[in-house]
Amino acid sequence: MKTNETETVQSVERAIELLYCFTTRTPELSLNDIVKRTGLNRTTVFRLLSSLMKKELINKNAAMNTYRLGLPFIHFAQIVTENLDLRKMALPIMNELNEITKETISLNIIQGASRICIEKLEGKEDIRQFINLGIPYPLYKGASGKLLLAFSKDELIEEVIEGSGLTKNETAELKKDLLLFQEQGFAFSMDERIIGAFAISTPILNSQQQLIGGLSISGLSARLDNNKQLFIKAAIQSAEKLSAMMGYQKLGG
Amino acid sequence: MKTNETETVQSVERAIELLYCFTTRTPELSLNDIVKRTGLNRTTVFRLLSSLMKKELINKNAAMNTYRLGLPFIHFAQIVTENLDLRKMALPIMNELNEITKETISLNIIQGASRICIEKLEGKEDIRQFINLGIPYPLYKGASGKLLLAFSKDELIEEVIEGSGLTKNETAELKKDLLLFQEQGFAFSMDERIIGAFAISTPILNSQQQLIGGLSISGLSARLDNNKQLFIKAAIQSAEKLSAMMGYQKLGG
DNA sequence: AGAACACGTTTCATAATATGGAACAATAGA
DNA sequence: TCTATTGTTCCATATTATGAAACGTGTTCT
Repeated sequence: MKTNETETVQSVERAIELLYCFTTRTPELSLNDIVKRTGLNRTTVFRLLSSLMKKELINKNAAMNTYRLGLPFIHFAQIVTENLDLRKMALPIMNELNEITKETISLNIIQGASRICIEKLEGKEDIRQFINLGIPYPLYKGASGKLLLAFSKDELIEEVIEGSGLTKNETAELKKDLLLFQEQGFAFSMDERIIGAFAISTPILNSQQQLIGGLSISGLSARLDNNKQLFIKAAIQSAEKLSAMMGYQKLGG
Repeated sequence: MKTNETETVQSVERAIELLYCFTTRTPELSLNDIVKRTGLNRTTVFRLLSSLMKKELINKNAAMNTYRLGLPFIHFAQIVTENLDLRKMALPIMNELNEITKETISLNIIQGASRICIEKLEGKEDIRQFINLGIPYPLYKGASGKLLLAFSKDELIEEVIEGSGLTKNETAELKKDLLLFQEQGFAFSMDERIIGAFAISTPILNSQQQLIGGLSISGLSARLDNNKQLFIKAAIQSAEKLSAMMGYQKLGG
């Protein structure tokens, strides 16, 4: 069997074709409806539907022997839109921050037990903080990582600490930082992950008050001096604007 | 091979497991991430991903060799929520209508080129309009069907008329009705699909001004007399309330 | 700089697995 | 009542999914 184009799995493709049969106009389909629409064998459709049902992508309306799309799609869509929106909506705000600070701006998310940068704007100064897109960095080091960790669930924090190889003292130090960052709503570091560099990082939250990413300013420590308060203020404002766009609402007092 | 429990397709189940690897926290995964999470063979995951990508359920971030969920999920979620919400939110409103009118209340949607009832509340009178859930009825007959048709795309109207076997005169009559229903925002019929019965039907629209269903009051013609205007008003109010819940916003003049 | 490693991708032989025809049950329609 | 339609189960077949191995590339470690 020649497969120059990348190989695919027939049954999976067919199963997805079933999903595409459902539309706003036709949200409920009988087995036979699907057979007609796809042209597949009745038995095959039945088996594919069973598989989709087992994994909850399809629900059966027993009363009328029809099938419809399952609840997990709502969750999947949330994942898609959240990240789609985050990146898209972040860019103009990152640009603003970049104009104000002239430093490198980055957008980070948690990936497993690491942090990765999913978007960056390099600084305008001759000596810039360089950032790699998509490379995993530890969550227990540097402002960007620790900020994300500070707003994460305790389980993740424990998991990260375990895998970090930090000493007891270092762990205590880290936990103190996390608490501080949580309280003040931003993270600051200097000469920590990279000697000679500073970073300020702020949390982006969604409508359920969950962390979905972090916005960071980073640059040369030497340039920070009189700008620190300004940068922090700008970073917080930007993150709050982004959070609002992602549906976050500040809890009223 | 003994399969007492309903048979399923391994590769489809596995493909779905891949989808479930993506979460709000980990919206971007590398092939290897997925291999670790699922415990599946690397080649298998690669092939499943290729299949999912071909059908656009997964996108590849070429820059960093990661995968993420595709846009179609947004569409699927729309289908799910629309119908989920519709039925759930409709029930209390249908109850209100039922209290006011004492007649049978039904919730209808378009299914292919037919109308089906997806929810009903039977009347409180001794002689009631009985309604079958999930049975397809023609769209060109009766208030409930014609209302749905009136708010549908021209293509569907043409398709329905073609399959209806209506004469030229009857078609003209139907089109006149559709226009009337569209203008006045409700449909009324008497002794049409069922002799001795009346029906009043009102449209439920979503945020994109699209029809997603219809709300109907139906009962014995003999009981209607002095209630007709009251029923129409109540039906319109209920449908508007439901539409608002589904995101519909009246166009400002 | 060189070696070892990790990761994505391709190839290929194997048999496990998906497939569709046929038969069955249940229900609706004539 | 008989026929047609639809959902479901069973089964033999070979198509199709599978995983080991190998390849190419880029990264990390020493």
